Amino acid sequence: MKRTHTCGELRSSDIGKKVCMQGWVRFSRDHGGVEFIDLADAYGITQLVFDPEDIAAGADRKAISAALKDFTRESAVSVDGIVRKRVDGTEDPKNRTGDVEVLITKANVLNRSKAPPFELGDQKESVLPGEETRLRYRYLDLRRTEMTEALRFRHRFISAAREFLEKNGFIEVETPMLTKSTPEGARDFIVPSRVHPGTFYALPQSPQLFKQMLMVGGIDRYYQIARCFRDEDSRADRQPEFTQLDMEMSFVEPKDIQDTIEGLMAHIWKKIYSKELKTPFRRIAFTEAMNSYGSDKPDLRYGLPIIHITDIVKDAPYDIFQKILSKGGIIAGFNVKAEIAKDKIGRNDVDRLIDFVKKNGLGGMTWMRATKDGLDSNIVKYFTPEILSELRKKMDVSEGDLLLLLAGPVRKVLETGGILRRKLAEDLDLVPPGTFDFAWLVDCPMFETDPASGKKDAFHHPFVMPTTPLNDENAGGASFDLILNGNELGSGSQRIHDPDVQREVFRMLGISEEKIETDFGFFLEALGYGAPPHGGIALGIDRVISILLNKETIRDVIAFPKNKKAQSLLDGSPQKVDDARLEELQILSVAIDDIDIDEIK
RNA sequence: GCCCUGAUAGUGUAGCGGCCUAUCAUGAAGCCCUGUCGAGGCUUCGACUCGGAUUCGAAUUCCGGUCAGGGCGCCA
Repeated sequence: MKRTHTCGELRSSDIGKKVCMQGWVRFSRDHGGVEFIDLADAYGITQLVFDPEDIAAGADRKAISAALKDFTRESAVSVDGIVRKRVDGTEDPKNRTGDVEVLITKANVLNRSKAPPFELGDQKESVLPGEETRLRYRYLDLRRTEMTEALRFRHRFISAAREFLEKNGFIEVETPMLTKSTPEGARDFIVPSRVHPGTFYALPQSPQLFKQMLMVGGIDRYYQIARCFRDEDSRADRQPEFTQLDMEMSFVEPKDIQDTIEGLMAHIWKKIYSKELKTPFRRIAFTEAMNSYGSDKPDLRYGLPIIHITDIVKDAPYDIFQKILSKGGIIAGFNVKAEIAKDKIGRNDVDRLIDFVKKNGLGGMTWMRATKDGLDSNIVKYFTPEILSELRKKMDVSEGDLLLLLAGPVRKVLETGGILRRKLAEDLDLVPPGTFDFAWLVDCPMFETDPASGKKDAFHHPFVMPTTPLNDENAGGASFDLILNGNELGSGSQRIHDPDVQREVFRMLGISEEKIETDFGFFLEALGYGAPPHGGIALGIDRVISILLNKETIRDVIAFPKNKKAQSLLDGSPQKVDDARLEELQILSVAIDDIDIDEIK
């Protein structure tokens, strides 16, 4: 018989029906006579009953009994039976199907399971096996409700996104996976060509150039659920392959792209949470984000801004401050208000915070406590009453507050401040659970300069339309990041559509004329055929989903992720390939430690 | 490349240099049990990541490796 119902389906209204149920044996309880089996599938759990003294007409007691012997945990089984009401008082209110049970009339094992390496079901956090085991047996891990639900949620998110985009005239176009390697940016995964030995494709880091050329091609509005590849080290929120919701639009300006994303998110919100999402999202300028929160992706769910006090204390004869100020440094800090600090920061905790700050690269941290007599600290003696009074005003000090002051080079103070802010928020439980705070990071610079080498790099990427003359010291770029709860979900921008401007940006990045030609010549040529003003954005799907589901890592929302070392514990990749295959590709694999490269050359 | 944390039965864990023939739970195997619901009871099975060092004695301390995770660098 074919499956008639899933394991999440049966209700009281089905009582009396003859059904066929198929699924996995999750738990079974044999009472020495009557036996209960929790049959599980992606949709829920239904209780099956075998009662040797209550056999339905036409059922073969011995045959059922024999079949149940092979109903080992996680075996795939098929059962015919009759839906009936549970004995009064034995209903299971925790289960949607808990009012009914299925009396078995016929049972057979579809595929017997070996003893699973770990317990499935809705286990508490404490009995979850280590991730290594979960990844090794991912197919079993996926049977867990938590994983099943994560993947279903992910699907609903993407499905709602598609619905919105299609309604708004976007069409999905697939861009190639075998593309050209570009020297800029992340390391590429490279793929050898058999037909052209010695040459290589690269897997795309993003469909950037192709989607822009789609705009030149008149596609007007494109989207793609695009797999992207970057051969860089993993993090909790970074995998070597990941998925982006990639979009591009023609004849638009930045506001149009942002409006579209806000509409998209609002639509998804309505679909999956049945809630209105507040739009437009707030805008925060890059410099404001850095100055006030020490981050280009500030978590705005709580306050605790960095307060700048350089101007107030600049004349205080405190050696350390003076030394730092003379080198162009700044002084800034936090007021940890008594209300939020409660009693959680004692003297020892302050010392720990100082160590924390030192470990993050600043010389130290000064602190003051506000008492009813004023500010108490070993450095107040350097400050005049006027300075202290201004300080109290600027930092909004009231009794019991704790002031933490950082001094050092601008960039370092802001960065460390941002890190310290996050730590304080965590330590003091400032992050409200279950809130989602979107924001746009806007007014970004066009370039950033590596302080070590002095080399100019694209802040976002080299295809961003400049908003000021390029030779401007602080040239701006029309790029914007979507931020959610302190995470960057994606970056978008107005693109350069003028090949001359594009060429100039490449030059500013120090790419030689020759390189520009070989790496981007085809693209510049494309822009030269009436490329429309266009722009777009790409959202990291894995990241959004993991944030919405409150997961620690994006691995928990990816069906088959790689581990930290970019290996798949499930299939054992990456692996060596046969010499014959390499020979065909004219590739020779040698351990670099064993040879003298120069000698070979 | 660097820093930090960890590694004990299939799984999750406890473990003060000698009370370790290593705890508990779960699991597996067997037995008992007719209304349970990660059922219960009894019995059995099953482990100190590897190599060195210190020590009379190391799961425990130290050094090194391996593996796993978090982070820095990297990720235009």
